[in-house]
Amino acid sequence: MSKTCIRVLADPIQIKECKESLNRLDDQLDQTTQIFNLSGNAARLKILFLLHKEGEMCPCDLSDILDISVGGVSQHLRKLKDGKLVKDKKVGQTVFYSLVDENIQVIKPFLKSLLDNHKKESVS
Amino acid sequence: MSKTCIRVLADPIQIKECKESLNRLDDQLDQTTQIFNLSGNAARLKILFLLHKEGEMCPCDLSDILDISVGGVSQHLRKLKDGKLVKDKKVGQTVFYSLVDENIQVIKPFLKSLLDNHKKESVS
DNA sequence: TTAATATTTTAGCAATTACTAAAACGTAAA
DNA sequence: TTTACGTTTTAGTAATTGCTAAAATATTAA
Repeated sequence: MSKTCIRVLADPIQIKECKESLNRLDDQLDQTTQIFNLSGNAARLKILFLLHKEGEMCPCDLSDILDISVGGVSQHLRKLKDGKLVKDKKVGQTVFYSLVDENIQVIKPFLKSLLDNHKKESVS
Repeated sequence: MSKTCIRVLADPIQIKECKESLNRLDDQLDQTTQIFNLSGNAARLKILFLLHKEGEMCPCDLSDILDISVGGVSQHLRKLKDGKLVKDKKVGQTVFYSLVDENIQVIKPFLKSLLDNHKKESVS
């Protein structure tokens, strides 16, 4: 860094405004970065899709479906839970995970369209 | 892996169906994983937001706004370009980057609402 | 109680990430 | 030409990721 590389033709007002915008939106940007980051992993996106499709699932079944060790699945689920995208419910010795609807609004449209595509393909 | 951990209570039909769904949607899942992955980084999400807000920007200005070295910005832009989320246009010695609209449909609603929130906050 | 099942946590690993500084590359101006 | 500017690429780094195997935890059944 340090060497300030500002173009001769740069518009200082535009740049200042952009910096202010980012500052003001900082919280929202961080929050959404986190949601996209959690969803931007093949295993986790599949988990989110499956929870959307099936309602709820347990680590063991997910492990079988995704072909990842149960421990690995559990770690993904913990991340998703830390990010408040999923919640869990214990029934006997098995734990059922499901989506936290209000916190996945950003990716919900995608999950829906994926499911629709899936159904369409099933028909044909 | 290897040790097949299938619950005694598991529904083999449900599991089989889920595996088939994932197989069928494989391409779409991969594609969207990549978009979310590209967007799930603080610097890149800010770049996408700024390109949406301003129309086009060059690496040098982005470097100043984001407080990241020009080289670092260039690397983010290359990733976004490889993922076809942005395109570039050379004018003299400066390169202007802008969004590829048809390829950011998944995250567009978010960018729009961010910008709306920004404008609302500006008023108050 | 003991044994089996389902999950979580831990330790360890190879691969990837995001960054910087510096070198290399183009383009424009003196 | 030489110099400056804007960008990209490279080399190197510390930190993070995603996975496994194994240990630890908790619940249920024998």
